[in-house]
Order: sequence, then C-alpha cells, then structure tokens
Amino acid sequence: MLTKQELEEFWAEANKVYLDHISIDCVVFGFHGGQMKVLMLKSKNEEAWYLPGGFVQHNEPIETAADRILNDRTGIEEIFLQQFHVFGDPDRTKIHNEMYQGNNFFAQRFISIGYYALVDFFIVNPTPDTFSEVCTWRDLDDLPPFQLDHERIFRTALDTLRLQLSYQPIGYNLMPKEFTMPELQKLYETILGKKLDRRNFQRRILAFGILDKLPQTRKGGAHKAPYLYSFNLENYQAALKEGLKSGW
Amino acid sequence: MLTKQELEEFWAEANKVYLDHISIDCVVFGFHGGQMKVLMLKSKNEEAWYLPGGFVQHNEPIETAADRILNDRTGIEEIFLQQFHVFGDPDRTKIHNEMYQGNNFFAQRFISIGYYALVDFFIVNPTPDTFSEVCTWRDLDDLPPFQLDHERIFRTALDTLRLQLSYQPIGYNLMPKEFTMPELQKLYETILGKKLDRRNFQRRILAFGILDKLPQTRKGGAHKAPYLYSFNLENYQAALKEGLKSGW
DNA sequence: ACAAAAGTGTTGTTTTTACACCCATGA
DNA sequence: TCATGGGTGTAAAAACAACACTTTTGT
Repeated sequence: MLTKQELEEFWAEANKVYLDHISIDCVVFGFHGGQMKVLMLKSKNEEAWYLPGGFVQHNEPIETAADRILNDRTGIEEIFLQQFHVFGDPDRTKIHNEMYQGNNFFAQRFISIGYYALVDFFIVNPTPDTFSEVCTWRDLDDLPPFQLDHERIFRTALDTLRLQLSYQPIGYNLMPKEFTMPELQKLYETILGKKLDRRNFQRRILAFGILDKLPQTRKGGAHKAPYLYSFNLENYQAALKEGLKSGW
Repeated sequence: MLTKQELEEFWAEANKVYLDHISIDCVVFGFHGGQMKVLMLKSKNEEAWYLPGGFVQHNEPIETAADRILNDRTGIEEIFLQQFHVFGDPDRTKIHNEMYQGNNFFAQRFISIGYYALVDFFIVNPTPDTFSEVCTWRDLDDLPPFQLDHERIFRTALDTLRLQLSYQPIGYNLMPKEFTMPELQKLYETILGKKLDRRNFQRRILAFGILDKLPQTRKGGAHKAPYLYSFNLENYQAALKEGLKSGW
C-alpha cells in the first residue's frame, strides 16, 4: 500500500509533468494456444481492476505516450498500439473525482484516448508498477468487475477488433515470427468466437498475399508436421492501408 | 477584424469555460448534384483557412461539444458527427503557439479530436461566426492551403470515409428524405472518385436492405422518371452497428 | 496399424461482373 | 422520332461453402 504522502508526492509531480484532462487507456489482448486474454492491473489503493492507463507528458506525441504508458505500467515493449476511440463523458471518472477530492491531479475530468493491441501473451512478462498490486492476463470469460468505464473501453476495443478483422490484416504483433496455419486460424476463431473451416480459411488468408510460406515445418508435435509461415511485412502494411477487400 | 482587446476578453473567458489542451475539429463533407465539397472557415485575424473547430466545455460530453462547436461556428444543426481520429502531435499547433505567445489560452498545446459528417450542402446555410470572415463550401479539387495540420485532418477524414464506405452504410445525413438511385450512386462515385456500373450498384445497395422503394417517381426531369427511395432508418442503424459484410 | 492433425482437391452454389435490351420523356 | 436516362434481365466468371481423400507422425 502506498502512503498518503507518497501519493501526494506523485500528484504534485503529475501536475508538472502531465497534460491536464487527457488520459490514455490501453486494451492489450493477449493470445496463445487458442486462448484469448486481456491485460489488467489491480490497484494497491483500491479493491479494483483497471486497464493499464496513464497520462500524456507536456511535449510528448500521443502515440509515444501510449507506448511509454504501457511500458511503465506493465513492462511490455515494442508492440503496435492502435488508436480506436475517445471516451469523453464528463462523468466517466466520477468515482475518482469523488475519491480523490481536493486540489490534486486526480480530481479533474479526464478524456481518455483508447488504444488497443494484440500480443502473444506467452512472450510477454507482465510486471506491475508502483501503484499496482497485480498485473496479469485475465481470461475473457472470467473478467473481474472493471473500475470506472473500463468495461466499456474494453468492450469497444473488442467490437473494433472484430470489425477490423474483416477488412484489415491482423496478427503481426500477436503471432510469433514463424507460425503455422492452424495457429493463425485459432487466433481468428478466438477473436470471432466461432469455428472456421480449416481449408477455406487457408485458401482465403493465402489469397490476401500477406503470408510467406516457409520451407520448414513445425516438428516435434504429434501427428503430421505443419508448414511454417511468416507475415510478408510489405504486403501486410499495404493491406493495413488499403484494406483487404476492395468493396466497390 | 477583431481588436486585440476583444481577443483578450475571449481568451480570459476561454480559460474559465473550456478544458485545457483539448480541441475538436470537424470535417464536414457536403454533397449535392454530383459535387463534393468541404466546409471551411477563413479567419478574420489571419490570411488562413481552417476546418471548423473549437473547445470542450468543462462539463460537456465530447459528442455534445462537437455538435455545439459545429453549430457555433457554421450554423449547421442536427447532423450526425462521427469521431474518426485523434491528432496529438505536440507541434501540430506550433504556428498558433508562437503567434499567440504570452499567457493566454491559445499558447498551449492542443490535442484535437477529429469528427466528420456528410450533409447535403444544398440545404445547409453556412454562417461565419465572430472570428471568421468567411464560412463556405470549398470544392475538393480547389482547396485553399490549410492552416495548422488541418490538411492532414481533412485527408484522414476522407480516407476514413472511403474505407467506411465498404463496410458501413452512408448517406443518411447527406441525401434528402427522398432520392433516386442515380442520385445515391453519384454520391458513391464522388466519394470513391470513380464510375460504378448502374445496374450492379442498384442490385448491391438494395441487397443491404437499408432502402425502401417508394411508389412515386421523380417527375420533371428529362427522360424516364426514376423511382424514389428513402432510407429504412431501422435497418440503416442496424447496419451501422453490425457492418454491411459479414466477412468471416 | 491406428488415431489425430495437416496437406490438397472437388463440386455445387452463390455472388460478381459485364453486358443487352426495353421503356419513358422532352426536344 | 430520336437521343438520353432509367428500369430490368441474363450469361459467364469468380468466389465461397461444404465436403473427401491422402499424407504424416507418435503411440
């Protein structure tokens, strides 16, 4: 538990370092072996779970801020965070505004910019910061109650992710460098929450041209060894810009 | 031209009324008779063109703020504004920060939330506010130089609009209550910047189920009278949520 | 040799595309 | 009556869905 004095020191500092009224919250979806999770923090000072979030420094681009915040709070580095929505209801931080009454940083209204990311949770080691007792992956169907409007932020991120699945490539930051087709399919199935046909999935995803088939196979597992693939970064990024389906 | 005193009065007021560091900019696309335009303001105090923008009041939801700002600055009412991106580079308002140096509202950094809308420019009467000499529709291929990063904001809005065209219904705020198929097609062609096949367009757009065919035709024009359609609001809004193509 | 996972192929159906033809209207 | 815009239809191509069969590997 942090002492009142420690907190007050942070607040005094926060007023100098951070912009007022603006926060960033990150929804980090983790995926591994057919399981999907989301990264959450448990506060030291409250019995409450949060998405990792923070504030923007005075001379810092918001994209940089998002990366820094996620790193500060969870130890995660070098992942692609995508802006997805701004949450600007004046009452969204009401609980905090009342809880931290008085003339300090937390008593003000915050408009929060939501970022989301997909990562392989197996290669990430979540590390709690000073304010948090726990930093951990939580299963999507075993979520704790969220503090503030973080449930809405999480839900919006998930909806965005599902929508983007149909017109943008996904998985680059989430899959390891080399992966098999069944592994990628599991990702899609997990996000969508339904089974897909193995053969049709393969045909379709290959048709996008964002994958390179490698000569090696993944040995060691039982049964027939699947081929390895990697993302073709050039085509992948082109597809991020152009979208996957021409549409009209 | 506003006097220095008038401006300083506004700034003094602004500090009390508006949140620091946050602004909203609106990209209002207008469409009529096959022409696409964007709504812009010319400043009284600078030789510069802007997108209509403004600031968020202390206790105001950002969606409400966007509506109010657009109304304050251009007289436009009751249109659907859609959040599309946040522009948070610390240097984006550099020109203003230097121009309005000293301890006033404009000297600070602003992070801007971008909203866009589509309207029928024929039924809108753009009215400049106190700060603007001109408020008018500008042709997409005859744009003045933008102030600040407003060209980037405009460009991002247009890219977003084109992308959304393929997975979201558009046109409700833009078309009149009743319209013909060729009129709607012109909208799509204008946004996409290319011709579409008349018959295939009709089949496809009808398949979405967002249109109601009316018994009347549009008389008066030369040649065969086209049928009138209107949006089926219920299906339209469902499609806004669900997207138009299932995808996977 | 067998079960389970993965590679590859086929077939019928639906959707898209690229057209052709007919109708209505004003000049 | 003719040029033009608009309504409707259709055949070929492409894309998709559903499914079967073969190959590989550990047990």
